[in-house]
Amino acid sequence: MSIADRKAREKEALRSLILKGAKKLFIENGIEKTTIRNIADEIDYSVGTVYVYFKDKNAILHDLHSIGFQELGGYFKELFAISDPMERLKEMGRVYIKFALENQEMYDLMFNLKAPMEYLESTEEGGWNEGTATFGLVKKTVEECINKGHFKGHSLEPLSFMVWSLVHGMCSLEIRQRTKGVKFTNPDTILFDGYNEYLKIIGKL
Amino acid sequence: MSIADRKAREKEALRSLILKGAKKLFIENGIEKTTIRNIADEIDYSVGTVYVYFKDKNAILHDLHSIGFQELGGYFKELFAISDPMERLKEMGRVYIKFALENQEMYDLMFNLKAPMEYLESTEEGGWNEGTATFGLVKKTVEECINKGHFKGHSLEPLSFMVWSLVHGMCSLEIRQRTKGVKFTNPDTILFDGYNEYLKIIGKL
DNA sequence: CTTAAAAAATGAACGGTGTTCAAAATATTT
DNA sequence: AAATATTTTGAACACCGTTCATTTTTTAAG
Repeated sequence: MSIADRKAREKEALRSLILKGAKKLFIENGIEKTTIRNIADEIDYSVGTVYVYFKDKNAILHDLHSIGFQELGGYFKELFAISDPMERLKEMGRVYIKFALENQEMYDLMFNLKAPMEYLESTEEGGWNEGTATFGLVKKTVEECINKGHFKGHSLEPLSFMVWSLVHGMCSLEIRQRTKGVKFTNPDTILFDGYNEYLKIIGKL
Repeated sequence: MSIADRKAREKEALRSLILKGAKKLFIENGIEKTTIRNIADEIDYSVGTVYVYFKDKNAILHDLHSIGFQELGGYFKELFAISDPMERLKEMGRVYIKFALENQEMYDLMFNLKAPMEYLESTEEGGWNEGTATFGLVKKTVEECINKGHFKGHSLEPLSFMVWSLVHGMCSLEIRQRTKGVKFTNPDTILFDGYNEYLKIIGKL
């Protein structure tokens, strides 16, 4: 099956090429300003070819969103080298914010754009596996904190959701230009200043 | 100047009619799926007329975003009937979440969409007055809390930003379908469950 | 009233978008 | 070398935001 194998490999290679080209343009020019024609041009293929490998634009956006989660998930898994769950939770938030700020278009795609979720609805897969898995790592860490005696009187899932919302909210307001609008005294550090307030609070719980 | 006055009033009336039609369609069909042609059809005018009263689509979105802030600001100002600042702060979050859930498209426009911010950049106004004023009400309340001896060791602006981010994050994840993806034990109440975890925490500070 | 000037409303046309699909080009098999 | 299967193509479609010469309506002047 050598030829069939090679064909399969070539097919996969072109799929990756399209995703790579799309990611490059997304980062360079923003997702909104990137068109299928741009992507086709970037990799020297025709528009039609893109549609052979992807059902529609949402499919490209979804696959790229998954790639983003692979990356963020990788960083999160490294954090499990930190054995103290409270320390790990604190660092997790920092890593999350850093990732969001350094990969704004990808973050937007992962947590804000409707496209990846619309894609999920159009297929009959389970749910949002990427989000569920990554949120699972937060929950797991919070659970360990609780088991160590922290967060007395709190429930695991709502508390984890609150933590996620807190960091997501900060990143989202920043990326969607709402922090730039409200003129903070220290606009450049407001994200980490805000996060430090949160750290002070949970440090006592 | 009776005629000139009437003309001015008619002009303003048509402006409002366009905004009203746009808002209706946004709520009915979503902002993304609403076109200028839809809006023109809705109010029985031609596309061209819409462009006589608004520079472009961003201008419509910006004006509607301002209307949203007027509404939310109204609710916030009512809250100042509550004299205890900590109670007011807690209630403010609840009102914020309630507003977001009941006016999802408007909330998205106010805090997520790039259009209103792009409009601000295209004009030479000061900044994001709507956001600044509304965030000011949060800051003012947090300040009163601090003056009453709460939030020892915390800084006003970063702490206020943290509070805003927390509620915004929850609303944003919900509206952008990220809570639906991650299957919570109680998906219908996760927003208020998460908010209650936050209330438990600040209740002690 | 009639007519000239001003103001308001129009919608065809332009360049762009995502998407489709018959045709062409290329690769494989016979 | 011919027949078949696969891959690639790009013109064409319906729709988008936007423009602007033209038409319609309103106001002012004779």
